[in-house]
Amino acid sequence: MIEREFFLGFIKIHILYHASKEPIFGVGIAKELSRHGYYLSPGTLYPTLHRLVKEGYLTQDSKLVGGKVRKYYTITDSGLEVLKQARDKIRELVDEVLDRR
Amino acid sequence: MIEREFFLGFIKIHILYHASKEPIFGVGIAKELSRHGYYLSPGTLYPTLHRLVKEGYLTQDSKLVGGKVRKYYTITDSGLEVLKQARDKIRELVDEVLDRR
DNA sequence: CCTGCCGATATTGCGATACGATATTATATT
DNA sequence: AATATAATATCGTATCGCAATATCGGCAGG
Repeated sequence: MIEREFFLGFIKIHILYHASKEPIFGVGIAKELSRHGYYLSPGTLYPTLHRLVKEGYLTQDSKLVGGKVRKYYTITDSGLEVLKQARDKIRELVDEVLDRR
Repeated sequence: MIEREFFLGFIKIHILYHASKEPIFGVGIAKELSRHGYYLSPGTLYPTLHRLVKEGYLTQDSKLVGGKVRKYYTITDSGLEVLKQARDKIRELVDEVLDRR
């Protein structure tokens, strides 16, 4: 896919956004993203989630669902802060790129 | 800087957008981007421009300006196509992340 | 003129990232 | 017990990001 270089940040913002609405988990968010036409292979998805945890934007906690461990991710204050910044940048991008000025 | 991971794609879209309005060159686009609070060091800017050329989104041609060679970049049809896709994705991002539904 | 500065582009080197492929773990189905 | 399915994890390689550094040609000021 050609798009990746331009839209990978979009995907990460989506992840933060969904995590701000409710706890998310790997496969769940992958399906959610695919509804928007974004596809992340496990080799990208999991390292990304882990990095977002390491950087303090998400927290992780394990839950047993149907006998299987599932890792849920929830947004942190720091993550909400980045999401707020993202909203501002998106508005700016809209004003600029969509010619609304 | 935290933002980079999320917003680098934004920067590239800005570059394509400006290149669609008029030919751009390295230092010029760097200044333009800084008006939006985006800063690209030469080590990022030039490889990025070259890659966009290699991938067929921009074309490069040299011009003499004040006795010095300056490399101007112009958008290609393929670049315009990505820009169109970007507009759609941005609208989608706005609808989703800015809670306008 | 020459020395240093400025505008502009290029390159190097290393650490971080992206991602397909593969593995792992556990339950459910046949 | 074999197969499928759900979910997460990891490995290896290629690519990217970026600060630092280099280059190159004008243009002062002295």
